[in-house]
Amino acid sequence: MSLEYAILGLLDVVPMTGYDLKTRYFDKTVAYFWPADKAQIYRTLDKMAEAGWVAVRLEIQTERPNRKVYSITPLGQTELQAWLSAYHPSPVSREPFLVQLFFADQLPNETLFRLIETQIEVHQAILQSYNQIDLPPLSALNGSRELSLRRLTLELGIATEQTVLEWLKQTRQVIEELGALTKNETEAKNMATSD
Amino acid sequence: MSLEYAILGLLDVVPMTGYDLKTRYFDKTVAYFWPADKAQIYRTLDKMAEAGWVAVRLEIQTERPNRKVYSITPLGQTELQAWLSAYHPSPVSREPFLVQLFFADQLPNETLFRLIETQIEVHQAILQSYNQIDLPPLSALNGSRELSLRRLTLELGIATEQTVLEWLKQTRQVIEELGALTKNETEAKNMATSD
DNA sequence: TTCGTATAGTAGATATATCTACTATACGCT
DNA sequence: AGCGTATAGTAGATATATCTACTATACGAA
Repeated sequence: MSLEYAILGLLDVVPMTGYDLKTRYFDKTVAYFWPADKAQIYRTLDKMAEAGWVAVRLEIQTERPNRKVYSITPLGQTELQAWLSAYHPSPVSREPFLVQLFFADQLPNETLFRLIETQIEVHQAILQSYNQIDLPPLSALNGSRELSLRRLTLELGIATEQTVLEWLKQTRQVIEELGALTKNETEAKNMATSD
Repeated sequence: MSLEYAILGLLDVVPMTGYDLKTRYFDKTVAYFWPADKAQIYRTLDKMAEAGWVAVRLEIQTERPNRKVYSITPLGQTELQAWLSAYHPSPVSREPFLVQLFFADQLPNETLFRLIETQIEVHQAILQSYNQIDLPPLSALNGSRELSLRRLTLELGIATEQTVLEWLKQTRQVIEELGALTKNETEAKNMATSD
């Protein structure tokens, strides 16, 4: 599971609580490539503490609820280093919209266009949220290796969303052109082409 | 769950067994956008039969094991139609390689290049497998709406893989350029730029 | 004759992720 | 006085997917 290693990577910079991990990182900086549920983060921390990858220190607070501060151990650092250096296969990404499109022949063009428009809006919003993330473009990083690597991960998100948007527009146009012909006209056209 | 609707979409064309669904479809034609495990297909069929979306007919065979042929019911067709017409959010796709890259600053360039090369090889193989799928390009479909829609789903897969490959090559180059400077040289360069 | 493969389906365990709903405390607003 | 929000963590249920390992039968190749 990559979540463990994302947590280790974050704790390697600075020790913190499950709450910090969730609110400051998994909901903010790393959200665009690895969102994580609260319950899952806490349970993963428990598991990693048991395995000795992280150490826990209970901090008694009077003004606020007590907190458990987690820090990476030498063993955790070894594990992180090993994981970062190895190949890990990508899980297949399953896209419901592709299932819809694949079986969409029974849908009228009107419905199809509505679905495509919604997809375009959704992906435009995602792209916009990526562009609002506070990570300067590569040209403005003055060669910082750390920031450049982080920016590069964002670049893939941006490029992928742009590709999807272009494809959605192409898809809309292809369907429009298909729909411009009635079934008989299509047959007539096919007769003519096969000459 | 989209798997149910992918199965309904397939059974809507022709009734068949779980074995057929797995070997002829989920391992072949729809594999590139929705692979599915054997056990999951059979269990989903059970659930759908209970819900009345599909009907089962036991076929006694003498030369081979008996088979259960599933067909879509009117209720199943209604459900399929409704699902195809509605918006369904995409699940977030979590990419381990992005986690690696995000935390890769502690890795030497050598290791990073090895990881990138492996990614390039993997994605080139995926792209090649997409190009070998027997679905003619849009220009050769003579306006068949059904085949065009199927081809369009494949087009997204191809476009996405091409985008990833381009990004991987850009990433490699950016890291190369960063690595060409030692830490001191980078600092010197930054001094000069800030003039 | 045994081994691999194709056919056809079943069962149990585990991994990963999500959702809901709790327990607590403190602070500020209405 | 009550409500919303931030802080901090816990617990149970459910959804989705994957892996392994079975039961059976038949056919052909080594």
